[in-house]
Amino acid sequence: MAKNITPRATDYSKWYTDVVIQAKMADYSPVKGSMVIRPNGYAIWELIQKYLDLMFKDTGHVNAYFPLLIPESFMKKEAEHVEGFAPECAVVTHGGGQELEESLYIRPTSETIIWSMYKKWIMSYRDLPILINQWANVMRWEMRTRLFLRTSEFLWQEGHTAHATAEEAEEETLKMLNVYKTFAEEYLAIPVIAGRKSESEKFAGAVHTYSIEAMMQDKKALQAGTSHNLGQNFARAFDVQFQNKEGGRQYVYATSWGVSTRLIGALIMTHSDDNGLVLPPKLAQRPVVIVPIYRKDEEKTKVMAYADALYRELSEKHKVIFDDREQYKPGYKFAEWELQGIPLRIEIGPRDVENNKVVLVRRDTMKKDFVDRQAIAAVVDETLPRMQVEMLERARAFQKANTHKVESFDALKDIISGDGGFVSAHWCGDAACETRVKEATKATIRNIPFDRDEEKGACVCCGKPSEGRVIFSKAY
RNA sequence: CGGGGUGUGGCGCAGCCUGGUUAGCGCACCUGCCUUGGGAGCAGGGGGUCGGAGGUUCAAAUCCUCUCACCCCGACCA
Repeated sequence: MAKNITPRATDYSKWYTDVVIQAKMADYSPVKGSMVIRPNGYAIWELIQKYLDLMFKDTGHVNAYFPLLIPESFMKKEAEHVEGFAPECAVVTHGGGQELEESLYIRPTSETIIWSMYKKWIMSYRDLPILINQWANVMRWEMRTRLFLRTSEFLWQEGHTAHATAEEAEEETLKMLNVYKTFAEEYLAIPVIAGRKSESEKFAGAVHTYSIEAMMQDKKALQAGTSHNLGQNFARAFDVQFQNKEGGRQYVYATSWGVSTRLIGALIMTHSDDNGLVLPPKLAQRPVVIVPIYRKDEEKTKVMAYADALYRELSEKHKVIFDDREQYKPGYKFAEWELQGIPLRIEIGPRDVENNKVVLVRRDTMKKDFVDRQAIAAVVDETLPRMQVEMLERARAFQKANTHKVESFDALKDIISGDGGFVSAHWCGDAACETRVKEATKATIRNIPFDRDEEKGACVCCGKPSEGRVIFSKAY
């Protein structure tokens, strides 16, 4: 049906790229691995920023901005962090036509530069907590890149907090993961599984890493957000101590948490179809488009007047596109707006003017309805939030239908190498078992869900006792 | 880094094997007419010297050498 888009069934990966390019969300840049985020894609990011920023502020955080360049020595202060990030960093060695005394790393994440500053700012328990977030770009020299999902440079937000106690840091870590979960579900309409990462999958330098994991339409997992309890690792590395009430000195506890433009990829891969992008209404900067249809001039006059009146009426509450371009026929316009994921389309032709109706088409279901002219504003007001909810429900049903409880290694293998999906299975906690599964199936433990049933069992891999089930899946 | 592939108007491709006049096609673009309820049609038009360098030859998009770039599949990652 849609030209230029490979159907999902033919090649999912190609489909994804086609949607991104055709819907004009992003384009390849002259530099390998980096991309241009075009207005259609950036509009989504702006909405993500807007809503998340409010949620951060509501939980007591403030925004700040730290520099792009980090002295090489900073990057080397935290042992695990160096090991985790150094190989994938871009490094500036020259400036002003001269070789620099000390190389500067382009931030892959900002823990080090931020903690070097926190050292200056934190003296006493009265200075705590520090709850700072920053919206920024970061760079990681990835081997293989994919639009939005993994590019060398990407946009994200990173929260970096400092606390007096371990308990408070843990509470913050979980609180922010929950903010991400709420945001993913209520705004992106993406159901996620919140849980703790296994030791091998945790962030370089963290004590615990928590994540939210989403299922894409090809049944692979996508890590949609992470929140790390960094313990005192960075405080030790940067010697950040404070004086407590009792007069003693102790190291500060840290957290960091982030989501990136990858969420746009998640949004596409969760909801879109073979006709292009499907946006949940809350993520559509312009959720309604009006397409006028006419033949003769007299029809045009009537239709345009009718459509224009409706445009004005709806514009009081919504950002509406009035597609009055003369050079395209209606069919072309339908296809174009579908490709771009506009949630609601209103078609107005001579017949509608005659009958005092309009045609309303939902992007997610593609269902067409004739709606009375008088009722349309109310119907739009009511349909947008309903779409939002139904899209989440649909995605949740899909995730549920493709999550399988298994009791044996063979069953796990069958599912992962067969139909795919999430496998909920017992795991003893041993990294060796995790590795064995990965080597046999390429699936990894996505996380250990918070809401798993308290159920004893036997590890699918080694048979030793397990405290509960974890989620295995192939991931992006 | 391993494997595969591709570089020819803006995009997608043909031509290359078997060198030979003005390098062709589809889409897009411009003008006009005609159309408009699912990506219209007709006519006219603008735009490329074939990724780059070197070589062979009377003659190179085509053959040879070198080189650069990008894409896809794997190992690593938000």
